[in-house]
Amino acid sequence: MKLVFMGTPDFAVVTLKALITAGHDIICTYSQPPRPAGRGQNLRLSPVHSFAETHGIETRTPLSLRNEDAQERFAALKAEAAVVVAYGLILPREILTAPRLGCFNIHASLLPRWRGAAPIQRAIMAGEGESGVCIMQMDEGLDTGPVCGIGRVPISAETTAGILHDELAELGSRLMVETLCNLPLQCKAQPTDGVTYARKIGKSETHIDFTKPAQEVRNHIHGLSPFPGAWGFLEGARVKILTCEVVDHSGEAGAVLDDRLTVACGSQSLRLLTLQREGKAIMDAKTFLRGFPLNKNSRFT
RNA sequence: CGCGGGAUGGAGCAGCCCGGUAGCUCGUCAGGCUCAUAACCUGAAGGUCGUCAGUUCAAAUCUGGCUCCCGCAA
Repeated sequence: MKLVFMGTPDFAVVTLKALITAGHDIICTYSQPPRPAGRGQNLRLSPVHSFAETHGIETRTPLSLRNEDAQERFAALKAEAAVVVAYGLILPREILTAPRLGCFNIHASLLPRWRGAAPIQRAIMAGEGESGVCIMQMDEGLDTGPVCGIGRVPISAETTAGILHDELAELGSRLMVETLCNLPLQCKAQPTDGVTYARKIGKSETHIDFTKPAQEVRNHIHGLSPFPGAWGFLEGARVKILTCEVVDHSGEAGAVLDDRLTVACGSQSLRLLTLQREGKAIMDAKTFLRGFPLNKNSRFT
């Protein structure tokens, strides 16, 4: 099938790969323009952009699709359908209706929950037991289109955003390939109740509040792991916590209770399992402790 | 030139300011012991201190270049 692919981060690359493997003809990709990123502020191509480049696929990086010129250029591709995965631009009606079969989107949540920017993280941070992906026929709203495919994935006490991200990227790509094979098919309108929004993660919410119950703190930590990472100060050093588990001890919130990195929360405690000191590599608790002497009064703030 | 931290036996760190023959906590190997929810004891192997050059009688330690890693910020 002649497709246009629109996407930006690694999550989207997984689907782009799957579409190519499935034998589709990707005639063009759209992605966010190169931006200064990382250390040194070097201009960097988006993951989708650089993947497309190495596969000889044309990439366009318009700042907006609201102008006629961009819309005409899109329509001129005469794609049968467009696949949109975490692209980062709103698609106006003119774009949505240009391809014969329309535009299909993968959204990493069980719609209508967690519409918006950070569905994977928000589901974990909210302590939900299940997440998933939806394939939807796009309309003009924010993740409001009718759904034509759902995949479910459980969230356990060990699930981090990174793990869920990878699982959903994989599952979503398979569902999308499957959906395209069956076109045209019947899509179901989303329920009108149960709608929640996943606003994007701000850096101000990455600081850990140990006065909350251990389970909530754990959800917070896992929802932000490995990126951008939840953190606290310990002995004057900024320490990022990647994984942890709830254990049944108690103490003053933030206090390190023993020499195995058990930290008291508002209720119960967390045993920290994987962490990263500023400027250092990620390491497990045992390794971390070898070079990070604690004392009786050590506490997280 | 966005700001900053780092590179020391297999792992994590100390030593560097105040140059002078490498240390800690582990791991590994050998032996012993065993009540020990990350067991304990004894012994051993293992390092051109990231790389190149400079200063010096002498450099892990001082000076400059290079490579790689990471945190912040975007």
